[in-house]
Amino acid sequence: MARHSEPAAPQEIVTLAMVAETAGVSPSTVSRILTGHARVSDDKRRAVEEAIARLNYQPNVLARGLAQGRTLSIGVLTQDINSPFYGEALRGIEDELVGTGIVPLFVSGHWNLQDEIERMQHLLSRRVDGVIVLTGRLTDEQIREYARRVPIVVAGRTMKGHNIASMRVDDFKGAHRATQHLIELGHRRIAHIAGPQDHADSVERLKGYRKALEEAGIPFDPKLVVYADFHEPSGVLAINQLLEARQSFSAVFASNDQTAYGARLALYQRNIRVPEDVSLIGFDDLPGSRYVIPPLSTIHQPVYELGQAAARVLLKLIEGGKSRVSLPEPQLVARESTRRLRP
Amino acid sequence: MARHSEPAAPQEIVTLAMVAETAGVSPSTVSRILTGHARVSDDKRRAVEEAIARLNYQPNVLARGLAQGRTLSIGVLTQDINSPFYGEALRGIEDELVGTGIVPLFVSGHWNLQDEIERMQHLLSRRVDGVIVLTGRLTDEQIREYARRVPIVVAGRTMKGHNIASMRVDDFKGAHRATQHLIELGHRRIAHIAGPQDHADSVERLKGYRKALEEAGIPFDPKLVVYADFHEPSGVLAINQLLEARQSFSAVFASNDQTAYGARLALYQRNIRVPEDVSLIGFDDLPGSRYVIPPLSTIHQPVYELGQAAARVLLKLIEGGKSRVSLPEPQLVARESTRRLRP
DNA sequence: CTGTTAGCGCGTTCAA
DNA sequence: TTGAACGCGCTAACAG
Repeated sequence: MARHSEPAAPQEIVTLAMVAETAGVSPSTVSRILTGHARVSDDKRRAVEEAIARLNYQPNVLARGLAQGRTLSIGVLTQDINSPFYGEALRGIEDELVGTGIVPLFVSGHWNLQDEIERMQHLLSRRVDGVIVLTGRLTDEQIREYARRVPIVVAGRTMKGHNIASMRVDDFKGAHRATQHLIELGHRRIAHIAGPQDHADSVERLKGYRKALEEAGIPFDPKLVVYADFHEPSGVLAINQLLEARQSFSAVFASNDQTAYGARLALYQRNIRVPEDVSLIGFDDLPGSRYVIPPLSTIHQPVYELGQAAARVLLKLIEGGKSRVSLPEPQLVARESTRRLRP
Repeated sequence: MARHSEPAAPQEIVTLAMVAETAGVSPSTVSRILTGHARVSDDKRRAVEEAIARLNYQPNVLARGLAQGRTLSIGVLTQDINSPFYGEALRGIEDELVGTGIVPLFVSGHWNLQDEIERMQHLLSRRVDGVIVLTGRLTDEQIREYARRVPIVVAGRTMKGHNIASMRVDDFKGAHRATQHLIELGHRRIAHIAGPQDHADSVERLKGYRKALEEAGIPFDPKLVVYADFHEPSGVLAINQLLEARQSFSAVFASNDQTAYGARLALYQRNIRVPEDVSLIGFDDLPGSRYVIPPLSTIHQPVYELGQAAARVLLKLIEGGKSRVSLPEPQLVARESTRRLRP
């Protein structure tokens, strides 16, 4: 009889060694069964499995990682953990990873270079097995530098290199389609709320807008372009700017849905009806866009699929392989915020 | 001269031992400087710091964790990584953790008990130092069981226990205030789109609604209550249900903003104006609600602050301490979707 | 103040 | 097939 009674449920921390002991085998045997890296006799296997079940043993993923030189985790550098846009990508990544035993570490850069660098350092010091970078402000050079330490998949830009894969949606084509849609509806005075001028996506979208105008023989009027920052408040400002400059327009192409939401509000505040007085189209097709009043016409981006693809490609990269991805093209979703121009 | 030239940048994996060697000290000394757990002579410190800088050394957080018995990570069990509601809480958690060296592991339960259990197991096998549970379907018993292994902070329910802290916003009071607001505007036929009947939050909100009616001497009419699931599509359904049952009402209190968005759309589709024909109020004050047309009156919940508080309390719990939290009360935000009833 | 010695919990040699 | 021994990178206990 023990002199002191054991505490009811002391730490509840069961180690591989304890399993080995209660099963009456060596730790290596338990390990072999866990990893499946070698044959083990049936009786020992049974004994071990029973011990595992009885003790409710759960392998320590970190110790395993230390021994194997991997952490079974990947880093995801996003810009805002609560962004309705990137959120869809995060979902895609998460869903794709379920069942692989690999966990995503989400960190936010807040569109701030310094923050992004710190977060990357953090990820590296946790020895993530790979990293997914969702746009942001890191330079290609910096990405390449990080890629010497860890495989990287970058979304939102195009670059090649060892240990690097990239993927992006065709912003140019999407913007072209959006503008074309407005033109087909008879609009000629089409304003554009552009995104940040140093953001590759918005630059492409501006190009697509110009190209569509050009093809339709509509002269480009720089006064109809106003810059915003992809967030709602800047969409409000943009419309106000346009109106205060007394620009006349019958349609607005906002470079993303969030600025379109802002634009919608500004128009409402001025008693300008959508779509009766002004047609409005966005870009992204956020989940919320079908609940805008009126439901927002926009360009659907396959963001969820992009997240999935990024995860899939990264896993391949980690295993030392390569893989091709083809993302669906951006597609027009014509809802109720755009309509034919009344003569 | 070396016989073979070193590869340009082989693995780039620098260990503490390497730092110790190039600095000409023992590993323990390096460790001491890193952890700050003891005094070290200035010259050795300088040598080590120089070596760290020159080698660009980054400590392996996992190895450190293994040695210390902690992982410097916490788990966060949310329901959907892309939920506009919980997203704010995630931001709060993330921001509160910045600088502590502790990283949050976000996992999603999808309002599915089985998923939640699996995710919790996953977190435990990664030996997180603590867990924050954002509502969900785990029973109090299950939470208590997990708490034997790891400190837990639960948001959205009230429970006490060893290793457990809880915090929640006062749903009853918030719902009471929302209903009261409508009553003050002269409404008496007030419909309520309730949340899931097995969800504590929505039960409380329904109670608050009934209480406010009662206080105003308005008889409770069960026909004016219809159940939804906190998501947009169910808000659309709810309004349609109400209308098809030919219920007359001049105001709607939706149990959260997302169902209010759905309700708004359904009303729009039927040409029922907000707020001219029907007043509409939500609950949560999601960031998007100020961009609804018309801007949505709602009850502001301090979700970001809740996230911050949860993280703060958990850190205390991990250190073995306790702490009191007091969350701000839910507050009425009267915007433009509610107005005085015209006689 | 500092170096040496032991682990943390695993996987993986190497013999047997 | 199996066990013993070693190491992953780091911290902590123990001497000195």
